[in-house]
Amino acid sequence: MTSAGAHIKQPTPILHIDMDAFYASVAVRERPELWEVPVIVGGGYRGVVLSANYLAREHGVRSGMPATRARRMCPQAVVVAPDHELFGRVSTAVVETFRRVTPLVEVVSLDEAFLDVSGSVRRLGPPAEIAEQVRATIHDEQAITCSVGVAATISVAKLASKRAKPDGVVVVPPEGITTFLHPLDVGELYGVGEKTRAMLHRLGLVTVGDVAHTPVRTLQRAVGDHLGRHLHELAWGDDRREVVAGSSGAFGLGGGEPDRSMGAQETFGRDVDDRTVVLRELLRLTSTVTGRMRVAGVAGRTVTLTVRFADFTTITRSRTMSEATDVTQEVYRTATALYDALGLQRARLRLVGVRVEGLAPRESVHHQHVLGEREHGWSEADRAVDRAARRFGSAAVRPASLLS
DNA sequence: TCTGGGGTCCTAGGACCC
DNA sequence: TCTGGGGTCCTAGGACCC
Repeated sequence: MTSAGAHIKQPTPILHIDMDAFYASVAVRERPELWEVPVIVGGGYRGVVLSANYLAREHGVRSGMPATRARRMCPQAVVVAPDHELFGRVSTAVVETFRRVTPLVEVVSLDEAFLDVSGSVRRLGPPAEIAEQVRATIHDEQAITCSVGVAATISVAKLASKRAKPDGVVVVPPEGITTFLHPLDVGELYGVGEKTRAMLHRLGLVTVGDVAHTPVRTLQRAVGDHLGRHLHELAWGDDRREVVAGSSGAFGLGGGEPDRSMGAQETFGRDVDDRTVVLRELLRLTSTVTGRMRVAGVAGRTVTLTVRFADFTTITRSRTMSEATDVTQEVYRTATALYDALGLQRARLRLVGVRVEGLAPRESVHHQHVLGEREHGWSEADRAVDRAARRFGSAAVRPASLLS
């Protein structure tokens, strides 16, 4: 920095990079005959759309939409099953490209990352040029496109990348932040979903500018203390969060915070009212979860059971144990007790789920339960199963009730 | 054939403790 | 005595994000 500018605080240049229709783009790349057809990824039986290319979006198809509805909207679309392994490989390669720009890469999900490029400007040029370089590299190496938002804060960079879609760059200079933000719909703000947007609209707060010019107390009464304050700050572009190298999502890409909970849930192909079937599913889900816990070297104290009924109403029941555990049988026993305490008769269930919370490194917690010393050797059994699964694959070893 | 699966965080009430 | 005031933990639900 020159001496003349030394007293001027340079805004930290942050890039938000978002792959365009990631899953759909990768799917089309693998099957060039789909290049000019509407494509939907996901959408199996009782499923939702994971991703849709822009041709499908022209018909109103959106990710998260029930697959049935998407197919009605766009019957000519080709539906492709997701290949998560492939998506993972492409994502890893893309992140590698980012890391050649700067080590300060915060991976949000498979298709999204923040880059703090303040240390790269001298080497690579202004942020807008870096954005174009990254886009060209991704396109050359992966044959898919991405969009980039450039701004001084994380939240504005994210909104800018959305504005840049598809296949573009939008730079929001510091002096242009409120001009950029205030015309946007409140629903664009991070943390404002369908419900909060409707609530704010009912109050006559339609744009980000409206929120910016509303007293914090009023916002807090409407949406709660925390969110009210947060939204007021975001509406003025006030966001002090920094880019943290590593993963802020649950993708195990390293460097980020450890998981606070691990869980698994499953929607049945058809609604189920048979206790035996429900318990068998709970055992399967539990062994998946505890297996992942043991791989991660964590144990947890609180078990939460989720039950979704045929009418989509969903309840949770949880129990906190005196000691943390990673033992399949202990988590399963707790989940079963929670299920039986519901006293369901012939209720038809659409989904069940198991989650373990309060995770801590296994070495840091009390030992009896974790090591299963006073129990029935279940912990040893788990570890034997883990070893066998590593050698022969997870299909090779499973509880007897899960056979067939 | 309406509505997946992986998470995080907040709120609010009650219990309990000091 | 006539009703404090936190702080923490637990539980249930809900909103949100990717």
